[in-house]
Amino acid sequence: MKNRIKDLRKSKKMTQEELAIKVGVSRQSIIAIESGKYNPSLELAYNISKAFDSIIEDVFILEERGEE
Amino acid sequence: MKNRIKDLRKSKKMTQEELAIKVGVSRQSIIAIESGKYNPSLELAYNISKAFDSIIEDVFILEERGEE
DNA sequence: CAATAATGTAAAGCTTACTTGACATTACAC
DNA sequence: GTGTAATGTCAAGTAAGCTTTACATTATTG
Repeated sequence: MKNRIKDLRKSKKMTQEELAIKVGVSRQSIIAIESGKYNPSLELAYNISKAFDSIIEDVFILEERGEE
Repeated sequence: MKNRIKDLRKSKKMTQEELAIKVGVSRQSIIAIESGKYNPSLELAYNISKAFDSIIEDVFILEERGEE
């Protein structure tokens, strides 16, 4: 899952560790999410977006699941 | 985590099973999320909100983590 | 260049989201 | 009242998010 975390983080001059502490997870989790390696929980996604004063849909690039 | 899924689902006359199939998870998962038993993944939260033609923030009631 | 901060990577373990299956209860149609 | 659809609950297992530790690489700063 793609996202704009890295850019947003840099534009706020925030390190991975600072963001991790701010949203209450480990730095590893930030790295994994930044690199699209996994699908964060809703709560974490929300906290991250709030760390950037944004809404989730603005930080994460989500694609709708096809209907069946 | 609180949410409006049950109400939205009823207003769309959708069963738990229909919603589960539509968003690609088991009915158990829908039950657990509806009852706030756990924190869904961002992707699932997104698919659920799209099933109701809404955005995440409109379906799930999220609370920001306190700063430290 | 040297020192230190920031980022990247990898592995092992824990926790919890999510599945599957089975059955019990409630609601609604016939 | 009987049959069937929808919901609720419980339990055991799998998958994946997340943690912790450790170290290597790439900035950045003096």
